[in-house]
Amino acid sequence: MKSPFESLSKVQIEKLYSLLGVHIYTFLKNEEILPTIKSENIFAIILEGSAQIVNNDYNGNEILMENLTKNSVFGTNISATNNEDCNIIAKENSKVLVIDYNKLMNPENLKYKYFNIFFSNLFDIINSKYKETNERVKILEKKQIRDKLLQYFDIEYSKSRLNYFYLPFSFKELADYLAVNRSAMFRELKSLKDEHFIEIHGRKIILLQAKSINLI
Amino acid sequence: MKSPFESLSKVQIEKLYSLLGVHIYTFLKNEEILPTIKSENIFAIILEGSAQIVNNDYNGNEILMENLTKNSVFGTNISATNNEDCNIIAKENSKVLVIDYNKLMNPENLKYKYFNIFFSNLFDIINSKYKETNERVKILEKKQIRDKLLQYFDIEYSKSRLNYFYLPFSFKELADYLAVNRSAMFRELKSLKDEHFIEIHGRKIILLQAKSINLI
DNA sequence: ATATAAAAGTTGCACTTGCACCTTTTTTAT
DNA sequence: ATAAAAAAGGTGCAAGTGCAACTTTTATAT
Repeated sequence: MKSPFESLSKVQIEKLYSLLGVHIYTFLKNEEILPTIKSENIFAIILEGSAQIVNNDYNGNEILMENLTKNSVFGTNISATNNEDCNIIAKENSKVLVIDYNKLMNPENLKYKYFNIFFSNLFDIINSKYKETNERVKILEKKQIRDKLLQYFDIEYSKSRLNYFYLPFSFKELADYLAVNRSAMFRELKSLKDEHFIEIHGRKIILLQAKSINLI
Repeated sequence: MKSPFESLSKVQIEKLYSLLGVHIYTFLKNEEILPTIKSENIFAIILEGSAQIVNNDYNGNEILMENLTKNSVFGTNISATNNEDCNIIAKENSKVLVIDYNKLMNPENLKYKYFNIFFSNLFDIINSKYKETNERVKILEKKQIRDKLLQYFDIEYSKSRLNYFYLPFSFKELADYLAVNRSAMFRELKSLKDEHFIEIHGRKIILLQAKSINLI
């Protein structure tokens, strides 16, 4: 993940902080972040540590929405933070920078070179987050688990053009990512194995028909 | 939809065009846009007219991914354009402005006030697109049609705080938006009506239990 | 080293949903 | 004004999926 402060000197970062009137909060592992920082319209950056955006289901299930690591950005407009039943939990001791969105969008800022550099970095970061979200939408739009899996494989394949890739998370989390039931997903993975579409070795997934998969 | 050229004079827009080396293409109604503009990494704006991003399913179904109207932005990173089987069709005679993404991100641009204004507008537009996409993800993550509908109603309710709203599209398109089968959706709408959760009068949907819906 | 918890993997069953195929109503075009 | 097309609305049925309830394997903690 690119840093929002790329190409900025320490001095420029200090100036930026004061221009935007930022607040920096620290959180202990497992502490809730939102109650402290929540206001009308905010934009935040994880300076140190990591956190997770989780959604509390009406069944009491906690659904992982997004993993936030160092330099991740989140906020009212971006990411899944805009809902009542969302929660953000620090996964380690963390430091979070919070900016008022209106201050971020103040046209006066554009006078300052350091702001424009920062803003350009944010643009790039949000664009790539948006791209990832659109990938996920393409998967979630598929009605059947098999099609979701194949769409996911297709996206991974198109990134590397290799006939294998490594899951960046557990199978349980893959099921959450695809928004399907875990055991139903395994059932489908099993038939894809049986039909020699894929091989699974731990988190390594080999696409045996890579070229034909992206017909789907 | 905010204009990407807000707060810019005609002269500034001209300067911007030449700084970014933009191309402007015109398309007739029902013409395909992508073949003309497609390159490694682009960023585009609908200057006049309107278009639709559609995805060609392996069954031959055309799935509407996104409606683009005047001032809409789309491109390789944003929106659903980054896939092979995507297509963009002009719905009227249209004019499209195309920028090379690398030129857009050239740090030299930050010297020019008019660029920074333009860039700030883009930031805001993309942020709100991203917000919309995240709303949709929240819906698509729900496993059951009923929960998708209730999540959708909840989002609409939280926007206006009124116990009614008007569908911005047809029921057929609502089914596509929720990524569910149209008749299965109707079946679920019917039981929501029977259980006095909602009333439907054309495109007006009345939420009879608005406060309790967002428990879901 | 052992206990504990989490993830991986599997299966039966009931419920949900997609799909195909209708009818009726509304919209659009000529 | 009329025809044609699209949208709204509905239903039976088969296939797919969520869910619960397991076992086995792997990871984590003490």
